[in-house]
Amino acid sequence: VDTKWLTDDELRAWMRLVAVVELLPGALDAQLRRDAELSHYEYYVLAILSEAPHRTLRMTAIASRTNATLPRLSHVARRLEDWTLCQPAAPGHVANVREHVIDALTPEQVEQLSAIAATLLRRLDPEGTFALHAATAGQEPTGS
Amino acid sequence: VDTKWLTDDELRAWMRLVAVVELLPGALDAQLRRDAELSHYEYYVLAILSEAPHRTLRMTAIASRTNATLPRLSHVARRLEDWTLCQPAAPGHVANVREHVIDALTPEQVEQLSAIAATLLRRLDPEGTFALHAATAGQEPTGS
DNA sequence: TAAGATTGAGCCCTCAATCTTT
DNA sequence: AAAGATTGAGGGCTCAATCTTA
Repeated sequence: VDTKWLTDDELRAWMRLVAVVELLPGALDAQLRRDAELSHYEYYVLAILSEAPHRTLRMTAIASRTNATLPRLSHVARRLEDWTLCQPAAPGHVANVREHVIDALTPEQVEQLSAIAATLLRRLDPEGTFALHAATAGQEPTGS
Repeated sequence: VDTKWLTDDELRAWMRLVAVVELLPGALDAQLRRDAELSHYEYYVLAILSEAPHRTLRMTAIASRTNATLPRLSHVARRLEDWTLCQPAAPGHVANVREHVIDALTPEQVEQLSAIAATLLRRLDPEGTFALHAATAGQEPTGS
């Protein structure tokens, strides 16, 4: 219906991206839910926490780094109660990431994907609040 | 926490992809919600319907093409009640897609993205139920 | 009776209002 | 009082059970 304004190639690329964006979260959630009773978001929160200086971070900081609202994070915190976990879930999660993404692509494609995603992030998240902490779009050697 | 099993380059690519997957749906929803009071999923359903022979499709067919469960689609259908719409929302939506994705990339990157996404979809959706209808991952000239 | 479709309970997220702390 | 954080109502999605139709 809206195909008139994109070329065939552009439309195909777009629809495939939409499909990936729809399906990937489910694939991540399914594995973690099955093996660790964690949603991908919960896992991500724990992973970020585990990298923090004293396993401690302001709710505000976690929220922005994970692109979540404060209430969402607060609810998640209440449900999890005891944080800990996460570490044992890592190997399975990484294997899943390998299987669905990294190992499916050639090394060149991984680099291409990295560059493409970095470009998109500059528009989706100009402030860089979400992604910048984990993977800077530029190349400065952050001191932390 | 799980960085030991991915190279730095792979990890960076992965984290950027995760960020895109987290942020893109919100960007699509925000524009459509604002300009057409439609979620991206609802828009997508209407777009698929509008391309169908007689504006008609089995719920089962729509559900699989949109990667939704039948109950989800059923609930959406109840809320929308009168289908129609969608056509007027298309230009704004396409402009948004251009701004956030297509125009941000070089033509080469659009092709790379297309190939990468096609590869990922073979693992995320082996049956091709979701994406195959809209954009075949391979290159066979499907008869339909 | 098997495929197609809807319903309702439960869970999670969003938004606005409300504490709480510095 | 302003920043940090929690709470509760409302709405969408999932899952299982149910209804409907060929």
